[in-house]
Amino acid sequence: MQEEKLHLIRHSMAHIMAAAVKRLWPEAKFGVGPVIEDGFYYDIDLGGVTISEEDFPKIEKTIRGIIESGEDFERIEMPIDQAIEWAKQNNQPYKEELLNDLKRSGTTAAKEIDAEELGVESSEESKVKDVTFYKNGNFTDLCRGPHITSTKEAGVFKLMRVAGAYWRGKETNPQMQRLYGVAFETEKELEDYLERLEQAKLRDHRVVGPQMNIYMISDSVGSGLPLMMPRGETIKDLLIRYMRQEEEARGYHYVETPVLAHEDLYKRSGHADYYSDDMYKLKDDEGQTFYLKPMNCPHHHMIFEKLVESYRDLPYRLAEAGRIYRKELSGTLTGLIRVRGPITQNDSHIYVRPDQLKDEFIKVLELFKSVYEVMGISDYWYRLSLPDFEKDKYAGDKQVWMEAGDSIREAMREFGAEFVEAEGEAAFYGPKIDVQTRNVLGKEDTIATAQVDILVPYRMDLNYIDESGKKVKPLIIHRAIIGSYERFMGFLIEKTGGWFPFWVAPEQVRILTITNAVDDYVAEIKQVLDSVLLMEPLKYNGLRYSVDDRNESLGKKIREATQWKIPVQLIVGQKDKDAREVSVRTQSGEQKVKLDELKDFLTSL
RNA sequence: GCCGCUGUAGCUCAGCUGGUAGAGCGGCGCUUUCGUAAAGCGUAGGUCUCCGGUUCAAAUCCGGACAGCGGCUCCA
Repeated sequence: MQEEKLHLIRHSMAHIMAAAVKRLWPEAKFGVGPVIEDGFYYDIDLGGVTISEEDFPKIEKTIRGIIESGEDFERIEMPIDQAIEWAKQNNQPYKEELLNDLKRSGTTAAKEIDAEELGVESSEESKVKDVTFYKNGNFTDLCRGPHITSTKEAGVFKLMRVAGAYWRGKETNPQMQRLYGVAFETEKELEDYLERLEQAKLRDHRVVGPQMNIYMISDSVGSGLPLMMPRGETIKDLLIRYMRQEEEARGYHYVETPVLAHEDLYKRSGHADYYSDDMYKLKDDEGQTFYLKPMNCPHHHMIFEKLVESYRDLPYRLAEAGRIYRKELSGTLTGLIRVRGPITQNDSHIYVRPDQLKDEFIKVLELFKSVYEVMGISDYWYRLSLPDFEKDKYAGDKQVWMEAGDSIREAMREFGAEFVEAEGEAAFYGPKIDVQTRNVLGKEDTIATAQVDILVPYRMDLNYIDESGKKVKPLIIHRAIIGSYERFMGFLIEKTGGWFPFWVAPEQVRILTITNAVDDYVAEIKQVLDSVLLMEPLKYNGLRYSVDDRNESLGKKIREATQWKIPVQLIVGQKDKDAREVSVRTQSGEQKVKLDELKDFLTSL
């Protein structure tokens, strides 16, 4: 109930904002103005005039005026042809286009329009005859509604930003200005929201990462090409080793494939045709063309082809911390989350017989679960993406698709995974599941994916010999548990605010001395630290520590160690030396630990 | 890539309507050997992102390049 009201407020706010813009710039042409998470936006074309944030106070003032004057929202129904006439007369070409879409296909959703353009038939009965308009004051807008009854009820709002957005998301369409706002029922909710934004900013991996010397971006190297600094490389290496340990224990075979491959490979896999815009192309002096690999799949398939012959060899699991490069648009690059490379994937391809799919999929889910437990990720769920055979075209045999989808669904049920099904979201080569979580801002994010590839064995002619001596095609499970290591590090930074779990902290322990009269005692402590061998979760792992024996105050040493987010600080002064103990400082508090017990204490962390 | 905004010392930022730069923190040096988030004093750092233009004069105005940030179908 609560939420519905908020939805009405936000939707109405979009109209009120549009009305304000229309008042200030009467020539404004409007696109769409939907409700989004936390607020609303409206796409506006001012024909060359640009709105900037400097205009916000003016617009906000006008909006407040409209809210205070309490205009009623009036619902108007009219036949669609009359509506189209209205759009023409009022010089609203975008609305006219939307209305024409409605008339033709019963929807304005671009995705479905595209489907229609691809030749998929829309059902007759969904076409629209009458449409509704909503009018407040002298502003009238095409709208499904419903709305609040009066602009007076429109809560509190704030304009957030203005950005460029292509009409209906297509690069070939004119670019409009998208005005974003947030709206809430109460002042307090708005303040809380803005406070959350501030908090998220403090955890932003693009700020925290470079600050903690985890990674850096250098203009000379290029954007989207992060450099892992020693601390970052430590983390990444630990994550890679941990994943390898877990995977090898489950029968995965690790391989390494080159970052460069001859174009023939991608011609065979089909990437050269469908993916060439996203690949870096290189020509050598002998006239050969190579690509930087944008994915490890075809490379692994080559190894499969060489090593696997019989059904007895299946399932066969290949894994690699494979480094890939992708030609991302410059405007989309962000920190470690979206890069051109290296993207080090926790990548694996599992070749199975159809009858093994379900069991193998359960094993994948078990691995997901155990890894996320260790990583401290508990708030996640699965999304199962299946094809919608009515609407879209899918490659290959429909029967195989159905069976693969059923196997996955059964695996999910048997495993007891919480999941939602999304029809029509499947990749063109097979059904998939995504692991979803929420980021700092509460927005949904995909952290991992497991896909079944039905198509590639056909395209690349990958086979095995079955019981009856026949050549048949395997199914391939393609899964990446923590996406890319870089991306996952960005995620981990934002989730923990830089306070990594003990085992991945680049510097786990720092000894802080109070006076240099304890130097000999520090040497003893170091011996203890050197003898510590951690077994969980990564086995046979030594302790990473340093000593701060600079001539500085204890307060300053603590402050710095805390800013570096070092989980365990060992404070050593004359008193500790005399008592043969150390003062341990962690995020949870302080305690004294005897030197004799220090090893056990650290091992248990 | 496209649209908008931003670009001043290692970092965070100040510098009004043009008169060739400033603070705090950090760094370095000296003094201080100290008990749980910043000891004291001193000192060095900047072709104001880059290239071009306007002007007697540009960090400031104009154009371009580069980089960063916010976006670019949550959909009447």
